[in-house]
Amino acid sequence: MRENPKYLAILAVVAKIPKGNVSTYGEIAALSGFPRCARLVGTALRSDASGPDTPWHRVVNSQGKLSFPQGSANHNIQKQRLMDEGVVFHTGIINLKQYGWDRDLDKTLWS
DNA sequence: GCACTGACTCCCA
DNA sequence: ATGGGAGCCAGTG
Repeated sequence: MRENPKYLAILAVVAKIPKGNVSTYGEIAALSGFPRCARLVGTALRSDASGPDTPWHRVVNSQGKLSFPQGSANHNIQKQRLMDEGVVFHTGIINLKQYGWDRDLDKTLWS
């Protein structure tokens, strides 16, 4: 597990998320080659490598919310880091239309 | 080896 | 718009 290629693929995708942007579990799963396996993404980030260079905080659920209950340590860390990168929380929710990582948008704005 | 759980998502009522 | 249920893959007991 620790060095599971599936996880590496997922982590690799997560690492590709541009700073200041966020992506969803489903998106990550699809991009890493596992459509509909959103849970794997979560598991990968939780148990696996998710080392210091894995920006797991840029991964939120499809509703643009953090996957941790408000008040939990992880929630705070994630929120803090995202705000650090310029992501704005609107009543605890991120506007995916604006910050969601869209590959086309990425091409246009970040290339 | 079976069954439950989980950092999720989608579809239907 | 909101809530409930099923689907998915791996990890863990």
